[in-house]
Amino acid sequence: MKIGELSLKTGVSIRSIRYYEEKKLIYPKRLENGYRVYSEEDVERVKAVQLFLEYFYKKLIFS
DNA sequence: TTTCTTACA
DNA sequence: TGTAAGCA
Repeated sequence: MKIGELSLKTGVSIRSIRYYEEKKLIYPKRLENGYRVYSEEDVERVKAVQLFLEYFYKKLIFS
């Protein structure tokens, strides 16, 4: 799937998805035209990042 | 239309 | 993180 789909599927902004790649949290493949292609594994990893952030911010606020 | 990269009040 | 610009 392309970035637009992943964004809708996870609720994470396109901007953030690209940032996660920069941080090496996901490794999407590239099409001939340069478009990023995400696998189900990438979907799970993006979701995992959300879970971590939720935990991180809550801990930050209530500790 | 959608995505890509780069840059910025 | 969002948005704008100029391409493909």
